[in-house]
Amino acid sequence: MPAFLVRPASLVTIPFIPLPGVPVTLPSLASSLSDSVTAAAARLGLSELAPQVRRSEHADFQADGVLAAARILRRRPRDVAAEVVAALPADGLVAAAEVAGPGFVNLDLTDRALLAQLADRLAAPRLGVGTPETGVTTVIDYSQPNIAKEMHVGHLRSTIVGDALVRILEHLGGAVVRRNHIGDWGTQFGMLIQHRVEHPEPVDTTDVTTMRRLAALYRRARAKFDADPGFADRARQRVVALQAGDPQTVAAWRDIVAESTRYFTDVYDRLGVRLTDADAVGESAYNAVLPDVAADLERQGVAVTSDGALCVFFDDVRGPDGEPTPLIVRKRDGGFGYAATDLAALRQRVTELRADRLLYVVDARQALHFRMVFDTARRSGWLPPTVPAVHVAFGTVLGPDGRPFKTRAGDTVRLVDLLTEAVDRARDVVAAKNPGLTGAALDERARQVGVGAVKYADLATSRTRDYTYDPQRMLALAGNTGVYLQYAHARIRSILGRAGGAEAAVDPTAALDPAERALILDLDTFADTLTEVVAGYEPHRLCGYLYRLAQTFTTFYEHCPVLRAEAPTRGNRLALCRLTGDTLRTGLELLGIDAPDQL
RNA sequence: GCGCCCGUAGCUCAGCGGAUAGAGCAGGGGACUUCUAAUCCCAAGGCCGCAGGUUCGAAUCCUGCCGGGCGCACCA
Repeated sequence: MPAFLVRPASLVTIPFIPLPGVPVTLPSLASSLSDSVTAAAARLGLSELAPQVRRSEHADFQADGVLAAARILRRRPRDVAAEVVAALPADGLVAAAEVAGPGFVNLDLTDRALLAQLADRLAAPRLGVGTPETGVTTVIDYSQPNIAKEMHVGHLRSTIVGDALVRILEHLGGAVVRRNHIGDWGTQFGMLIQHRVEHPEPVDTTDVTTMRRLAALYRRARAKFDADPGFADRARQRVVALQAGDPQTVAAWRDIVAESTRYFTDVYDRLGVRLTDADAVGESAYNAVLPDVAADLERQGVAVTSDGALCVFFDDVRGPDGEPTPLIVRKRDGGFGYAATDLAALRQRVTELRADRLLYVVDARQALHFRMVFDTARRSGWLPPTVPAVHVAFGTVLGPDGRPFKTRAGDTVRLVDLLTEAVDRARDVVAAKNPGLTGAALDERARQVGVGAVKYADLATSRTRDYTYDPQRMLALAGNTGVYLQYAHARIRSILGRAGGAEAAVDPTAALDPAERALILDLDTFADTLTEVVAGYEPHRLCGYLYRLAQTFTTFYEHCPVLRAEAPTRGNRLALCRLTGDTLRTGLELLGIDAPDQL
């Protein structure tokens, strides 16, 4: 069983001993408490009790599960809960434990335990976040733009969600292979190249304008293809020439691909996304192995010929007419479609890249396609049972009218335009709030804030649901936005800067303010949150966590002066600032959002 | 017809077996000689689409409806 499938079994209490250089997960207070309750249950012989410790409004934590256990034991829940409370180990962790309601166990921790945890987490490498992904190789497919087409807002989610997952998996010690499966092959290149041959144009130097012209060329070629049968014929011949490897045609195709790739790189740089040329493996890269993919499937009997096409059939996949709908590996005309390409890529990712896990960050509309591809790969043995393949689906972008966002020419919102507007708006706000900032420094800050806002807006909602493209929401700089987190972080850096040296010494004997308690409790769940994010490939949970943390910090900020406080409170509050600041910065980095020291 | 996703405050969304369902935005009222007011506080706002079922306990799990989006043979 791969390491990432093993759920941490917190049945045994293991003292946390950080080894130098070895990143270990610092057990959270919740997991320590869970151990305590389990120990109490064991002492009482209550094997039926599976405690679920979670945060509570009525106490620091509540332990659930007593009600279910009492039901099995046919005993009064409150009696069982009282016994558990009485049997809790006296380890200095729990300050107060009481039975509440029908049989809940409310648990309050001692200030000392909270402060000790704060000190441990500050001292631990990497904020106590371990590397559970060590030894696991993930191949993740995301972004997937098309050559000769501009990237629009529909590409944003795949690119940003994928980038965040890459960062998080790598942070947890995993090896991640990024694959940008670019659409660089197909019949549309025939008309594109033919049009260019018939109407040669000088190549511009700036990437974005080049791309804009290339996209316009695409539209003109398309129009001519539809209107002029003679041109359509020449375009079809051009496709044949391209596939046959005609040098002049291939050279033209390479030019178009190169222009587009430069443009993609430019967009990725603006976005601060870690995708490079090396990660771009276009569909054309698999051309040579497609015949073998087909032959292998056919030899194994997974694929059969139907209506002249090589098809894989599925018991439960049928069309509106009730007839089975196959995955078409090879078309009747002998050509290969994207199913063949995806299968070839999958096989290569497992066999050559040694993937332990395959992720595809792709629009939810491709769900059936991926089901068929994965099923085919399982049947053919290319995808072993030990390797999970997950379609990390996200909802469709809807237009301002609530209708699906159309990608018709002229109707798309260019990603570049969205980013430009975001940065422009951010520049206005930054300049107004911070008049001292000018020139390149202002531009950089505007970029960090503007792009951060767009990314956060896209990452913060759960990825499965459709979402409405709403520039006002994406570009907002107030409320639950990326800026709120950046602002909280900047305030913290400001305090730490004013404090000067390393005064963040924790004194565990001090008494805690409620706002300080709440902050320690929130800070403690960072590592657990990352585990949740990976379990469901859901970066929005990290957004939710960071927003909550920033809110809790702001409450602390309002109630608890740091620099004016006396020792030992001052040292403890500085420690809280430091840990909160580091957690916010690390969390934002994992989302791909910059956390400048000043706004 | 079958399949996938989604119905939670006026709007955009969290919460996905635990006690009285939470944010943000919009609208109403208030707080800047203070560690950054890009902030905070207060009030207001809800048959969690509907109906059954499972459970000590359901917005959360199951079934069936209703409503919306998407997909279902040679485009990707």
